[in-house]
Amino acid sequence: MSAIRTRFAPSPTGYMHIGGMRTALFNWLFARHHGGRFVLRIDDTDRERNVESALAPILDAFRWLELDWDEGPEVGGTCGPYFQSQRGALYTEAVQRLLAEGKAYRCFETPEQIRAARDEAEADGRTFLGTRRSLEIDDDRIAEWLEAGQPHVVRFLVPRDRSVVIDDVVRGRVEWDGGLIPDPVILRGDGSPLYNFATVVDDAGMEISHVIRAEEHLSNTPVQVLLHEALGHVLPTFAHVPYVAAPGTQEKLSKRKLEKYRNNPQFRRLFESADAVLPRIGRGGDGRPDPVMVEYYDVMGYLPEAVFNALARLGWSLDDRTEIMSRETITEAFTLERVVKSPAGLDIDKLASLQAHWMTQRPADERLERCLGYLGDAGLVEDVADPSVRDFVGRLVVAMGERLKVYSDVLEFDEFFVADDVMVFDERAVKKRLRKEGVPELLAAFRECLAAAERFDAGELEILMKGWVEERDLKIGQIIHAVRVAVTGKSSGIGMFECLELLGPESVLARIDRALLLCGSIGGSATVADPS
RNA sequence: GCCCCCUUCGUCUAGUGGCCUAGGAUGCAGGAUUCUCAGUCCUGAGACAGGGGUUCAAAUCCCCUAGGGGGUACCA
Repeated sequence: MSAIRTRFAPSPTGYMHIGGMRTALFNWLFARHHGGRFVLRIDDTDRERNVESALAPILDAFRWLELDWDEGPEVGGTCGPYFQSQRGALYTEAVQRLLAEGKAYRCFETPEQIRAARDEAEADGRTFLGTRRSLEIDDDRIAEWLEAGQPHVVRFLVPRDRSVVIDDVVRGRVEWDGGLIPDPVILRGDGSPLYNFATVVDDAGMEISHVIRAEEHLSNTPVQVLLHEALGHVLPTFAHVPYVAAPGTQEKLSKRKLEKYRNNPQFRRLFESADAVLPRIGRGGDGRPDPVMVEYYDVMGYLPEAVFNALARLGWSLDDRTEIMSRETITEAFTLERVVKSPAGLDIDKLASLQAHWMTQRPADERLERCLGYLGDAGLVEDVADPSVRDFVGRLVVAMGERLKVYSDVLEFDEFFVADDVMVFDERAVKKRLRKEGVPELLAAFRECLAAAERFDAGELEILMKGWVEERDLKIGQIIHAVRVAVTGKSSGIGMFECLELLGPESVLARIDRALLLCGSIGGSATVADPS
């Protein structure tokens, strides 16, 4: 039994598509599960410009998800080269063989002639198979034309008298009638190979045992099977996995429909967080990551283990109840038999819930480092190496607890990093919690209590406030919300006493004074929620 | 037009003829806890696309219809 070898063949497009990543993941999982090898082959035919810079983000995405490749760019291997642009000789050699054996032919018809014939067939309601007129040209004539540099393509001569059957691991038996397959062009006029042909030569040359790819390639399969047979290759096993669809739809997720996705209920939230975060960390301009790109999730502070888990669960399941799985669990359990047949919409809600879980598993020091990174990029802290900064952010991150879902969430707590006199009050919060009958008076009174506090730590302050409300026969809810809004400008957030401790007495008193001013000013809403 | 694939709660899925009055998760709604939010716990609503067969028995097998998708290139 031959070794398990799978491959993924990305085009250097400048970004890694999240759906493509899922297909790559399945290839990687299958190889790792069986102790086989995973090959990365770069499909860079017809785009020699800037392959390197267009490939980098793709390799970065693989590294981010920790999908290592055994052969391919950077690591090489025994079946190289791994860039299709460097495999020209292999393709021409294969074409020569087919030509010599009469399994392919030179076609001298012009694109215009072909199109005319196709239109005519369509008008008659016939299936267009091509004319094969070039087959009737005699050898001397062909030699003559070749000599004269007559433009032509090479077509594969499809055996029309048979059917093609594959036993697809995911879809089962699929059959096509060879009599309905037009002769495909395998070599362009300029001598470059077409995808369908290059894939066959490369899959065989790289000894790929299992071709695991998205289902949009299912219709290419009969031609590829025929080509493999014509070239005398051992057929790989095919597994056509469903493509990844836009959230809540069955439409293939496509970068071209990005603007439309802004109105997709699930996607909208991702776009909105991106709008809130990316400009602040200097990624809002050209090349801004969007949710179709793997890079989006990295840049926004998702965890690779969460994306890995979510992607694996898209079109695959372990059993009837397991959702949270480590990469080891998934690798151990992964089989193609448990891949579903129907397209699956990217499940943003599930990703969010998986992300929340995996975030709880990250150690405190990592959480601190990553949050510091965002705060630094956003200019909210000057020096991320400063010990006092690190101590402060460390305490904030602990106080955030499970409110920190993705690392960029820390930016929502900017009230802890801005000067007291520019902190923004949320208008609705002010209206609901501060500008209420009797509240300013209570706040003013409690301010004096705070001013007299000896120790400014959360525990002490809680005792202080509880004692204070008890004396006055109040409930804690009557004052605590007002204080929260006064010192943070917001109606929700981390524990209120932690807020006070983190800010310290000076800021707390200054902010309460500002809030009191705000309450006193009639129609003072103009000074509220006016960021600048 | 032709070829191929797909169709279970809003979503991701379990289900390979009886264990299905269809299970889990997520989302949603209600409740409990709490200073808010988040979290946690409890409760609830929520699906076999439609129609014919086959069978004692069908979400599961067959046929038809409908819907969705992919392909039909000197794209990948």
